Amino acid sequence: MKFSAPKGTRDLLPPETAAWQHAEHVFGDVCRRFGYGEIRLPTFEQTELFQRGVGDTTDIVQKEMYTFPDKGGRSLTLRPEGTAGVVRSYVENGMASWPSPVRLYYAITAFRYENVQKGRYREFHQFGCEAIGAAGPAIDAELISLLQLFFAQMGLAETKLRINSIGCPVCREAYQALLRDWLKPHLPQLCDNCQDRFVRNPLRIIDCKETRCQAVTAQAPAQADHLCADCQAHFDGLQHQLNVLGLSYVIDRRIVRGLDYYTRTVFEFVSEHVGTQGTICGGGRYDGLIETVGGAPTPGIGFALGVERLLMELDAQGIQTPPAPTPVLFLAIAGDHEDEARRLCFRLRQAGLAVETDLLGRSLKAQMKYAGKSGTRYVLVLGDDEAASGSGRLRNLETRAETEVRLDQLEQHLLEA
RNA sequence: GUGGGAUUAGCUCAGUUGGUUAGAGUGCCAGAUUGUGGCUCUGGAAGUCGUGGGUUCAAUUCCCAUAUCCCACCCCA
Repeated sequence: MKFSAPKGTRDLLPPETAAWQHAEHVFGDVCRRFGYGEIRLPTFEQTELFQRGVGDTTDIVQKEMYTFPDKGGRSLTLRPEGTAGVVRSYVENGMASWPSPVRLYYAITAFRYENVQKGRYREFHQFGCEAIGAAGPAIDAELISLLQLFFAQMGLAETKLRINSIGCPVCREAYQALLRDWLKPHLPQLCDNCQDRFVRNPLRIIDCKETRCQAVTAQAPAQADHLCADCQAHFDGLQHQLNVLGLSYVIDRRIVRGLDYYTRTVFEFVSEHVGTQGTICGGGRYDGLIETVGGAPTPGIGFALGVERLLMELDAQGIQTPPAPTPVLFLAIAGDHEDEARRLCFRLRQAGLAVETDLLGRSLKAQMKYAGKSGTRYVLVLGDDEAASGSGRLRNLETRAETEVRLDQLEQHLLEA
């Protein structure tokens, strides 16, 4: 029996993991600058949380969840996204009494049972932020500026921000009626899928990728043009705030979002290097969600960023991330001096240095080869001479230069190097 | 759930119009005289040719099924 990683999952190995660590580090750093604290939550939740939170009508809930009964008969689900869990935790832990707004960030894996393709996996990684308790557009813009800064810190050359407003339940209902009326005469020209959507959720017709549907909907009324006064003010305010911060964006009336909880502001950062899954990051406001999950009516906004897609984009733009650190010193052993080498090696590690030594009883030549391949900066051979004199030659593998150092001063020497 | 392409050594790939011991490059291990790497040379280990059936005297090669990978539809991060 030969085992392999389950479909849609993959192993992340060194040195590739260095890029992941770097991204996580930078993300956490940027989040903290904006006052976000890290939240860590269970990987699975009660199934009903996602049904209610994400929305029963969404593809995610209808066909993509990893749902299973536990031995106590509970129905549990591997999280398909991060927001529902955070909101559950917000309500459960009474965060409404925390200083407002509550700002949280996370780095998680999420799970969706989908067919795999470029930029899409069954287990995938997300960075996310949630800001709960602020209703005005300033927090929307702040969150977007956080993302801009993050992308910049990662070295991404250009990131395209698209924003839209999908209104609130009130104006959305009015708009849906309007849209249905407008679409009705064009119905025969739409694809099969959109025929369906016309009944279930006409909003989704707007972001259909079929060219014939786009041809029809290009002229269709947009939600953003039919907002109620409050939603319009919010959308105007958002644009003002973005302008104040000097952030460039385009209004894309086709952005609809596939999760039910979004209201008003929705936005995406897109790329052309991630296959047809161009969205690196998607987010929006969810002013009704906290209530849906059992809390008091509270506004909120958040985003999720696909880490696989981010790293693909970095790669496509030829951006290097810092390589994994290599050992400073390889302590090579000549002759019968293993014990001294082990002792010295541990002493240097205790002093905070990354040091390796031979564990396989290899020839000196083989040890040198190994040190060269592993990217180690220095080698010191520990043999009869060194054991007797208490000093040795520290060889710089890059320059091939050797300097004489006393073994009891090695730490000092290497820490300075 | 639906299509298309792929699957041969750790990795990247040749190959067999069906025939006996399946190849290369790279990587790995070792050696090229005594305690010093990257270049070069030599040698070695490593494959049930994705898995299961079928056709055949004979299958890695042809047929069917299945799994996985890649890409796309759908949808999303």
